[in-house]
Amino acid sequence: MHSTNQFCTVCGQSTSLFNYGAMCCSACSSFFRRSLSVKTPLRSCQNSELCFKQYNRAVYAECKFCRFHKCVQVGMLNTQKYSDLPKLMHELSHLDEERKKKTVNMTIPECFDLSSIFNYTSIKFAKKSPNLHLSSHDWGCMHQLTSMEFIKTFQFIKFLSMQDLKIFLKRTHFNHVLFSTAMASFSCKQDFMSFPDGTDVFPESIANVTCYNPHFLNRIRCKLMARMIELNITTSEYLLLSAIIFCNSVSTDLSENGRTLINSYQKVYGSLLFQYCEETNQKNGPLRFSELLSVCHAVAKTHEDIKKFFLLFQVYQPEAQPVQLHQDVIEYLSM
Amino acid sequence: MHSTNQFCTVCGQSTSLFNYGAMCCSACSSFFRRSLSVKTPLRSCQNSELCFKQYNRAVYAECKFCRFHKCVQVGMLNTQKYSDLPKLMHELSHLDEERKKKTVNMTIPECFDLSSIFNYTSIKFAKKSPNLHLSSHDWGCMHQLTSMEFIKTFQFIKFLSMQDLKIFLKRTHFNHVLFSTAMASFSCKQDFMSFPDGTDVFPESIANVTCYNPHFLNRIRCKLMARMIELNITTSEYLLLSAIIFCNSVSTDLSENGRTLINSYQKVYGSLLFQYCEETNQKNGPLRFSELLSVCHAVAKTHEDIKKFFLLFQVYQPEAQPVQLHQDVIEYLSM
DNA sequence: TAAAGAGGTCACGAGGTCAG
DNA sequence: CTGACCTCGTGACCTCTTTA
Ligand SMILES: [Zn+2]
Ligand SMILES: [Zn+2]
Ligand SMILES: [Zn+2]
Ligand SMILES: [Zn+2]
Repeated sequence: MHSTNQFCTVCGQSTSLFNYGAMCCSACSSFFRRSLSVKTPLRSCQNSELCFKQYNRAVYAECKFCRFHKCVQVGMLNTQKYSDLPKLMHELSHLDEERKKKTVNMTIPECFDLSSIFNYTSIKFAKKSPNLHLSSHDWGCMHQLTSMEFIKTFQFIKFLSMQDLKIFLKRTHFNHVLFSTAMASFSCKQDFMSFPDGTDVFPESIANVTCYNPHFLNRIRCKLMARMIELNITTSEYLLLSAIIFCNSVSTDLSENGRTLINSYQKVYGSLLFQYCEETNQKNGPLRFSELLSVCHAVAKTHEDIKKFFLLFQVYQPEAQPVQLHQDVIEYLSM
Repeated sequence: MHSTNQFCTVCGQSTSLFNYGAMCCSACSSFFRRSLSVKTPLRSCQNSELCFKQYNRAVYAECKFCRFHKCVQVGMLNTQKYSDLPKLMHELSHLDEERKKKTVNMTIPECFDLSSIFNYTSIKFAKKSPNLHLSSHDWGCMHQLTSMEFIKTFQFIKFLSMQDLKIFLKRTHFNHVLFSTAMASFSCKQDFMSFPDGTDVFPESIANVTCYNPHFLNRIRCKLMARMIELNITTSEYLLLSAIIFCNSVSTDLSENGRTLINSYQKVYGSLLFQYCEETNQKNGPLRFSELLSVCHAVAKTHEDIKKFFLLFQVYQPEAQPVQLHQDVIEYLSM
């Protein structure tokens, strides 16, 4: 018996095994494996997510939520899944295609369940009649919903608490809207952002007044695009960057467990992108990687600018606020 | 640390080892060894056989199919097996005896699983009643099946993808039928090809019409035979040539991996035959070797002629097409 | 007799199964 | 749902054979 004085980093049991990237006993390894494969979200903790803080190695079995997040905290990861880059790229690509299709072909149904937006469940859309013309507000609203739908298909979402999920989606989905809209425009060889049918990203009513600085508006339309054109970003890079971008908002509003979880996935997608850059660009891989990461900042900058614009829009044109079909959705999103 | 700046030609790991004919690390060497000994075919690639093309050094969980074919590509080979000529000749001889026995004593069973023909599994035959007389079509059909069965017993078959296996068998089996039929006739001291019981290789019905050029028919029956008689080919030479002949069809329909694999085995059997010729004929070895290789062309030429004959047969005698017991097999083979 | 290389051995980690 | 137990592919390490 050469019990190597090693202990499970999750429950403290004596063990010598290394599973899923951390020292852990076979029980915790099995638990982690099961948690990954289960489809339903984790039942939330009844003890303020403190089970492993208060009673470190004792009553772990009682709360799955805390046990799982302890696993994440000590570095456990679905190592197999995230080491098969080609398969992962294929999956990401499929998910993004679905998102694009929904954005273009679907619309918000008459009876829309607002609660499904920030819930674990998927958002139910309705088929759009092909001759329906969407306003800038309509497009924006659909983009927000399909981006959230996209984000919610990621595996780690089911491990966030209900509250964290809502905070996370609200904080991060608009960055994804911006980046995916920019990528769609980039694919159409445009040098300015627009919605898929060419509709401007700003409401038409801004033409009625002259108080917006045209440079400011064009900066929003073009700055992020210019960076993407400069880098000539590829679809694979875009897909991995998407994940990095929406995992980027480590808001302090999130619980510690939520932050740790999202951070760990940001790291995963970061190293996948790094790996991809190295394989694709050899020597110049690291340079390419850091250039691509700068796109995150460009996205964030444009997001700031858009926030400023909507502030001005409310001040200059309070009468032009969206009064159309889905005002309620917009209000719900800004709650 | 005398890390010799050398890298595994398969995975890129630093190594100084030379195994199975290539610079490769102990891991890849173990992998190759295991792959050779495993009985089941390789599970096919899920990434269009590009795992080692796109991401050369494969730091992620790579697929076994691509890893094995990368091994083949860099020149890895079961060197021990293919350096023991006497043992190899014994095995080849045994396999060919089995094939001959099946051709003479077996027949196609009532319930025949057509899908087994182009599959990795062996073809199930039924015992033939000794007084059953076979037509030329029946004999041809059995020869085709037993030749494919023979080809499928070779070790490298299990490394072909399902698709490549089918293409390979269809492209190459008829050359083996011709060569083995000719060899059987040669062993009976005939100077013309016939089936084992003396049945002519052409359907009896050709006697009903006079439109075939008798020189053309006799060229098919005798030309290849004449070359074999001239060279007085031995059984050992025949066995090695068989393998060279059926590895000779590097069809462009095959995947790159399939072509590389078959090419490498053709080279192996080629150098084995060369070695055999040198051992048996001393100084005249190289001459004998090139003479034997010319038989490949004679086989190919006769194959061309037979194709022409079947074209004529369909035109001249459409009513005499094989309507016997195993029409379905013939149709399946020509699909 | 020493180095190279073929092939055997085995602990490890991933993942599946099943009684409790 | 849990965790003990099982199977299987992996690769480090070892032993045996060959050869210069
Ligand atoms: Zn544990
Ligand atoms: Zn808890
Ligand atoms: Zn290697
Ligand atoms: Zn592959």
